[in-house]
Amino acid sequence: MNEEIARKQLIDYINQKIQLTQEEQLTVANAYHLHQVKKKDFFLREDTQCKLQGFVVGGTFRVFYTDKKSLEHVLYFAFKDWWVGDIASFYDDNPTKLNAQAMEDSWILVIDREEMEQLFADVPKLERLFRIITQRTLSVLQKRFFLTVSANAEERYEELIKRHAGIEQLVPQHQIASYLGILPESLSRMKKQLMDRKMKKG
Amino acid sequence: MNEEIARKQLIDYINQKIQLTQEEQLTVANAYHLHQVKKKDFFLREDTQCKLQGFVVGGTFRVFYTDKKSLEHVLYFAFKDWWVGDIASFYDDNPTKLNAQAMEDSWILVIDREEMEQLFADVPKLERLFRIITQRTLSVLQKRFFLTVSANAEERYEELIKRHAGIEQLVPQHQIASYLGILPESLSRMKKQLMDRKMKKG
DNA sequence: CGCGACGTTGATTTGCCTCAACGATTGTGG
DNA sequence: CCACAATCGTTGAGGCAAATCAACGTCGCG
Repeated sequence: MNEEIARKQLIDYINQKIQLTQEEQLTVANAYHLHQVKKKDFFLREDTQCKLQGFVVGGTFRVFYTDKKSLEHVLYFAFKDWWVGDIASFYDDNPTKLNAQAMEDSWILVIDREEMEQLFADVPKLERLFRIITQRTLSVLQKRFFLTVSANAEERYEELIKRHAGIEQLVPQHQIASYLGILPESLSRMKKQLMDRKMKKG
Repeated sequence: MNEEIARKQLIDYINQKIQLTQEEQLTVANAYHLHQVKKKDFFLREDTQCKLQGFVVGGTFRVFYTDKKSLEHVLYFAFKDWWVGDIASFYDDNPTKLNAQAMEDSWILVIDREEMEQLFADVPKLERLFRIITQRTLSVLQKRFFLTVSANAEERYEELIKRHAGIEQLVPQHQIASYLGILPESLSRMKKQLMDRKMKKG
């Protein structure tokens, strides 16, 4: 992975959403810098300020929060072409509660707040892009919230599998449990039950 | 309540966030129209398209979702100076899953999608404003989500009371239960327990 | 090889739900 | 203006989904 290719990937992503001139594309590309994050290293750590917003070029991150019983709750898994960062901490200078840890050796394009503000000044169209991206993120989180309060663990599991086929091959089962908001033991039991029921049927 | 005063209230709200010229203020104000929503009437109804975004000028709305067991889950209560609407449905033309019902006779400034796009074209600064508002909303929902998955009903209740003092005087108890994600019976029992524990202490 | 990470299984507990009944308050139509 | 219904909150008995605590097998890796 090199910076040029990574920047091209970001521009391709942006071009799917809004129209940029050649010059604007260059300005955007140059604002971002490529970082490598080794497996198990953190891109974002709770109780520190989130100084960088990231665009995942390759690899996988798990974004999670640690509760007061030291249990980890996965908010989302970030793959290629996902954004990673804590907006509240990034713009408002307060420490984040989020962690983002690489699940494998990963590459990420980053930008700091000063560069971001400069970029918004240079390419005002981006305000619109990030408004729309944030709206999509909000809408996805709202759905997740409703699923969490109105469906049981089994229904949430089925929904995850349906919406994100193949995720079980990508992340270990105890982290899927963490995403679902249950303990690994409960997920293990649940899957056994599902298997048993499917055996009876089929 | 009249439209002129309502528009002034909106402009005051916006002026706290960004700088607008006199002319821009006028453009924004004129883009919004005042609606009255009578007690128990709906500003937004599930399975319809959300054609309007609203800014609450006076009164109160409960914004909720109905699950497949016909249970209602309150997402938030919208008071003066809150925004109401479903962004996903508003911009992407799909039916919403949200309801927004007036809890008392209420007034709301509304704008439809076409007017909104025209407004963004006329006053591009608003892209930034709404980006920032959406980011705040996202950050608040993220906190709520974490509280929901990592705290029990009692902790969620204490948090609500702390963060929104006086809410118990504003909305009936069974709707607070719905916000907390528990049944009215459970909240009633919980409050009794809390009272008993406080009696022993004090 | 040996250790740590991961998944499984069992026994027990618990927080909240479910169903049911009932009193108090609100509000509404005759 | 009252009577009756609807809404709201409370209380009780029993049930269930998932947590908790504990033990154990397997696999991959340093």
